[in-house]
Amino acid sequence: MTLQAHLSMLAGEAFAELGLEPGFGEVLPSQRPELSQFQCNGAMAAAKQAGKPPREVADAVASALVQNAEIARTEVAGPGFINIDVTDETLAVWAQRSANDDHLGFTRDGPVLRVLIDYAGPNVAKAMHVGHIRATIIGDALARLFSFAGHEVIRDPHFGDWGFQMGLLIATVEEQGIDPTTITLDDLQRIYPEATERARDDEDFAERARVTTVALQQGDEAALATWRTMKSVSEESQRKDFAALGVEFDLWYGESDIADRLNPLVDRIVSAGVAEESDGALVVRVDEPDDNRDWPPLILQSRAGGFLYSAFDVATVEMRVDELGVDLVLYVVDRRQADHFTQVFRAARRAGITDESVTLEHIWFGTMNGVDGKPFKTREGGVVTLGDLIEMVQRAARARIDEAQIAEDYPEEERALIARQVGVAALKFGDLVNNRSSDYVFDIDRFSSFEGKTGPYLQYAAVRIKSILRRAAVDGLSAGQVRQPTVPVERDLMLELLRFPELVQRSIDLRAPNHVAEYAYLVAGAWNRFYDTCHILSEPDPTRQASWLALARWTETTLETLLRLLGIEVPDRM
RNA sequence: GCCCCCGUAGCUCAGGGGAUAGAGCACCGGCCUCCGGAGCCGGGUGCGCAGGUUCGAAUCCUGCCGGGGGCACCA
Repeated sequence: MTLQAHLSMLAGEAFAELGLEPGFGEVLPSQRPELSQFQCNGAMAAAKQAGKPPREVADAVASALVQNAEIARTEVAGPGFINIDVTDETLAVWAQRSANDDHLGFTRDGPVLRVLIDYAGPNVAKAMHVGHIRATIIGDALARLFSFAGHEVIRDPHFGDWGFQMGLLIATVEEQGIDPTTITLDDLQRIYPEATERARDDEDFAERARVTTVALQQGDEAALATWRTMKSVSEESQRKDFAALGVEFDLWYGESDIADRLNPLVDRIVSAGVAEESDGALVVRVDEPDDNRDWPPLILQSRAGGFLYSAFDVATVEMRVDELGVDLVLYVVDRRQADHFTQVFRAARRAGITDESVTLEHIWFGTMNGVDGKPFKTREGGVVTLGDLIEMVQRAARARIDEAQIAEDYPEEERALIARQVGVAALKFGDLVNNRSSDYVFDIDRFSSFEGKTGPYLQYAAVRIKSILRRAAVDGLSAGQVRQPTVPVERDLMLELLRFPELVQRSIDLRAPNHVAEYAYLVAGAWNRFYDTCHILSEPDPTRQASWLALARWTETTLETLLRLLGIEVPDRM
């Protein structure tokens, strides 16, 4: 239970006393902090049901509420807003409870879910590029959020390694007489676009690639040998990028890992009468009665007999249900695949692979565009790889550290570590602070800016708190309990920190890490204002000083926890 | 043609049906005898247009305008 939820309960009881629904009692943080700490808007909504003017309802609720010893003051304003302040004693009680809690006051409501998060989605034969960063970072943050809430999280990168592109590559390698064992990632990055281009107007070549795809999928040993090399050189590069970002996975599966399921799955779907032939391909129709449009069918198998990614995705759902026992699957994949996932989810349901106990969700996000509004490219028209991008921001971070006087005497190793942590923070926060549904403009300057609303600003706030706590320890000072606030900035900070559970829950419910990112910025701002006004180490009153140290520790834990949920680490100093 | 998403301050973006719509950047001006200035404080006639629902709409619904994306053998 949070303070906000507790107040909602009290207000709900007051509404119930009047014979109204308790739901009207929902209490929110005030939108006008200069007027009150909390507000309840239910009286206006309840007026019709009550058959009374809204202010009359509000007055009754406000008078009932203020009887409670935890509430210092209520006031009815405007058309019927109920403004609420709690007492400082109450604030101290709730602050202590949250500050000393492992999860900072957060409790999961509802059962533990087995959640699989499918994100990043790198392809064989391609280095990851800037377009992969959103999927990777958002998916990672969602995994951390669900895990924090106590769910069983399975993180799966779901490599694209079993489709037609493999046939294109293998056919080209065979044709050009390249020794498969010597293939490098650069070779693949050169061959891939060329082969894709060529297949567009060279029908013979395209057909050969299709045949090669079928051969691979049916277990042809030569094709498999080439495939293994290509896969391993790609993975090497991808592992490096994931390591640089601090992103990890529980599984390391790709499309090929469900290869054995494809034939039996198709047989079963066919015999269940769910699949049919259409233009030589084997398809599943996914139309539903309430549709306002026609849906193209989901293609299981091409004319040539090869399996397509739709089939991989359906078979992967089956594997995740059968072997992994998932309750919820989040596909963190960009918006352009919205129709594809609708088809897959419907087909899985029609084929009896999922029932209502399994939820499949496409967590889509917008495109990262260049300043011209088109998908981001370099000035030369090339694609920026993820590795390049990480290197750029870390170089900028390194330059900043080299300028900082305080870091002058840090050992080289530590400076390098800080540069990595700060660079990654800038990158991740700069992305996660955006609502995932918007497209946004990729601007390298924004990712290498460390002032204002940025990851490094948040790290810096936490680092300064750590510094104070270190110095306090050296001086033999210890934190006590968080006590009643004595100045407004202190009260504001406490109120801000108490919102932690609500914002974490919101990010989970909406599958939207930007709420946590935004909140972290608010916490840092509230701390900075407190820090500017209240000088902890020179505070003469020992009780007050001990309380402030506890508040500092609570803030630091909150900030560090929020950043960790976003995949951002806080250095000890920077 | 059909379907989906997005239009908020000069720029980049937040915004949970609620009061006076916010932040960062940029620009201007303040704050160091004091815990780290990657900081703090102050400076703002902006929700694409038109209807509708509602006590109340940036938010929900309809239409239009503008931008982006997707429409079976690629992923």
